[in-house]
Amino acid sequence: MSQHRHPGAPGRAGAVPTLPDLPEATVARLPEYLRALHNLADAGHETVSSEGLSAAAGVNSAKLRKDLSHLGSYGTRGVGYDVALLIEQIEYVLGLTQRRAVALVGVGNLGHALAGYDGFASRGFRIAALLDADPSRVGEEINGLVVRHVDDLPAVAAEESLAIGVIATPAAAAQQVADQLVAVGVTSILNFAPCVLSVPEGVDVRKVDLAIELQILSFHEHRKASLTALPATGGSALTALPGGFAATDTQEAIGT
Amino acid sequence: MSQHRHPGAPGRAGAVPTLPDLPEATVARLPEYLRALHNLADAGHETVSSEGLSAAAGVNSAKLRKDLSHLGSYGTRGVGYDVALLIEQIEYVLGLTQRRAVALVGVGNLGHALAGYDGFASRGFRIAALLDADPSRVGEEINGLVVRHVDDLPAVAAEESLAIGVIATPAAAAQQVADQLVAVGVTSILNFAPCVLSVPEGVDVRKVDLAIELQILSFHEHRKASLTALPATGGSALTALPGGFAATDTQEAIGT
DNA sequence: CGCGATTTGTGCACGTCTTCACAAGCGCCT
DNA sequence: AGGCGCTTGTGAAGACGTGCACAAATCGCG
Repeated sequence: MSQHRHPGAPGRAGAVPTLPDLPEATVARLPEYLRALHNLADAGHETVSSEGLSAAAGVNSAKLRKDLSHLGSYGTRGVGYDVALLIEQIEYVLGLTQRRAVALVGVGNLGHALAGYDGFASRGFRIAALLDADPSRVGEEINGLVVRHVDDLPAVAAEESLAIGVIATPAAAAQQVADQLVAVGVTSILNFAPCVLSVPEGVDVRKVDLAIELQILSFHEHRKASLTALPATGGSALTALPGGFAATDTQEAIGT
Repeated sequence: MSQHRHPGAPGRAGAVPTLPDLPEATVARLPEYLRALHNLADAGHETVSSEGLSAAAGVNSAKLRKDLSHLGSYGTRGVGYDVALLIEQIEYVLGLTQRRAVALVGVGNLGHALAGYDGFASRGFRIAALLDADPSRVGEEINGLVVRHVDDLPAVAAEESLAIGVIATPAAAAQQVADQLVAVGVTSILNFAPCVLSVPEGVDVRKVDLAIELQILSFHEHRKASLTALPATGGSALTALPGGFAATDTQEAIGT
C-alpha cells in the first residue's frame, strides 16, 4: 500500500508537508464532493461508499475514487469512506480550515446580490470589505457592511490579509480594479466582468460569465432543434429557423 | 475518404443541413470569441488575424484557429478573418439568430440581480418571465416585469416558447422547479442552486456555483502559501521531493 | 507575372482526463 | 479460523484537448 499520507486532521500545526499535486479537474470536483458529504453528515450517515457519494455528487464512481485516491488513502475496503474524516481531509486540502477574507469590488446589480449571498459564509469565506468606485454608493450599508471607496483598498488590505478579490464591476472598470487588487497583494481573483484580465504570473484568475453559460445552452438547443427537425430526409429541414437566414452558405471567400 | 465534411467544406456551397459536431471545449470558447469580435467591430476593425483575435479572447492562437476551422473555412490566408462574417457565423452556430426566451425562477437575492442584469439582453436573450414560489413576492415588479407564481409556469409556456430555464432558488426547491420546467418542455436549464439536478435524457443542465469557484481559488491560495513557506532552495527542489516526509515548518494555521 | 510577406488550416506528438475491469483488502458470519 | 461478499485503489486503454510547426493559400508590389 502506498504511503501517501497527508496529515492535516490531527491537531499538529507545523506538520503540514507536501500538498498533493492534484489534477485541475480533480480540484474542481472536490467542492462538489464536499457539499455532498455535508449533506450526508447532516442526514446522519457515518460512512458512505464511492457509489453512494458519486451519485450524490453527480459523477462517475470510478472518477470519484480516483479523485479521492489523489488525496491519500482514506477509505476502507468493504466499508467505504468515513464521512467526517473525508470532510476534514477535503477541507484541509482546499485550504478551508482557515476562514478566508474576500474583498468584493463593485456593488452594482450583481455585487449587491453577492454581498447578500449566504453561501459564502456557510462555506468558509468571509466578505471582509465591499468596495465601489462610485462615490454615491460609498457609505451605503449592505448586509451589515459599509461600502468603502475602491481607493481605500490599500487601507483595507492593511487591516486584514485579503485572500481573494471578487470583481463585479462593469467590464470597462475590471482591468483597473484587477491591477489595484494585485497591487495590494491579492493573488486570487474571481472575475464576473465579461472581459479578459491580464495579470502577472502567480496570480490566479477564474472567470464566471453568466451570458456565456446561456450561449452554451443556446448552442445545444439549436443543435437539438436541428436534429429533431430532420427526421430522415437530410437537407431541407432547416426551416425550423425563423428568419430564413440559413443560406448564408459557405461562399468561402472564393474570389468574391 | 472521409466524407465527414462539415458545411464549409471546399467546393460545396449550399444549404447547411446539419450543424457541425463541435467539441465541447470549442463550444465553450465560441462565446468568448464572439464577445471579442463585437469589441473589434465596435472599434472599426473589418478583419482580424488569428493572432489578434486570440489575444483579445485570451487564448492560444493555434487553438483559436482550430476552433474556427471546425465551423468551416471562413478565414482568408494572408489576411485574416472578416469580423462581420465571423460574427454572423458564430451567432448562427450558437443559435443566437433568434432571440431566445428565458424563464427565471427564484427572485431572491441572486434572482433579483439576474433579472436586472443587462448582459442577457445584449447577448441575444430575453427574460420572458419571472417566477417565484413565495406568494408575498408575486406581483412585485422588477425591471419592468411582474413576478408570477411558479405554478403559472404552464401558462407562461403556453404564451411563448421558452428556450431556457434559469433556477435561482434555494437548493431545497431546485429539483422541484427543474421538474416543473421539464414538464412544460424546457430542455435547457441553468442552475445556480448548489445541488445536483436529475433530469431526463435530452435535457441539458449547466451549473454555476459561486462558492465552488471560491473554493477552487482557495485551493490555489493554499498551495501557493505552502510553496512559499518552503526553504529558498527554489521550487525545482520541491518537485524532486519524494512523497512522505514533512519538510520544515509551515505556518499554515490548521486545526481549530 | 512572379516573388516575398503574411496568415490560415492541419498533421502530429504530447499531455490530461475518463472509464473499465479487476486484484487486493476489509469486515462479517459461520 | 476460514470463506464470502462487498468496496476500494489502480493499471491500462482509450478519448479528448492542446500546442507546435509547417505546407498551402492569398495579397500586394515591383
